[in-house]
Amino acid sequence: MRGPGPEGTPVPRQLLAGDAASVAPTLLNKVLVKGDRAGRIVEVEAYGGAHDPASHAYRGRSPRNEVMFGGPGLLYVYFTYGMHWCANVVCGPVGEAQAVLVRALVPLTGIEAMQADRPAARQVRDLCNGPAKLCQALGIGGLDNGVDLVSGEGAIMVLDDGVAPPRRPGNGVRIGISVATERTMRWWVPDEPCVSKVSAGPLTGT
DNA sequence: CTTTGGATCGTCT
DNA sequence: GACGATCCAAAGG
Repeated sequence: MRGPGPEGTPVPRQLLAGDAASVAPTLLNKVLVKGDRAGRIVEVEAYGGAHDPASHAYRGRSPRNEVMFGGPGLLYVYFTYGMHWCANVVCGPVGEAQAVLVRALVPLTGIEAMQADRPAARQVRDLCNGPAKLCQALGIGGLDNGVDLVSGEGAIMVLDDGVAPPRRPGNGVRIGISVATERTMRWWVPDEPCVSKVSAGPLTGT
């Protein structure tokens, strides 16, 4: 007996073995699940390890970014701004620290539980429309750092439920960084209300 | 509707 | 000691 979560199969680990910039748009419309809570991924950013000044791994290995080097399919969770958690899908070969930041979800299941954990969200569309918001909504935190997302056994998974990525995703610069700002490594599902507000800017119109 | 600034602490310099 | 892959409430138009 499965729980009330969506049907689907874990994303094959091999699909995550490429560079973050190649993998990121293919994760659009996949489903991130934790327990009974799930949402469809509609906005992502790629971080390119040692070759990307905006990556946490740019200056090499540290206790904080250790999981980024652990190979495709792991979950890298980090704490920032003194109060927020954010979640990444580690990709690339072992040792390269490629990672895809999950920036927004469309809530699918467990919406009541999400609302209980995010009283500040007044609309369902506000539950998961930001990288720290979705972690709060799904209950993802530091204890989840390093878990395997695609073994099919874990509490947190990335599933393919048969919905293909958009043929022509939105694409633009990353949010909240102060270096490497010229790289357009953010992708989103066009015309999707749950994409984070800051990124619903100029480039969405096409 | 938009803009602004406060919260808050782990991490690395 | 400074800053950050953010969020939210409050104030102003």
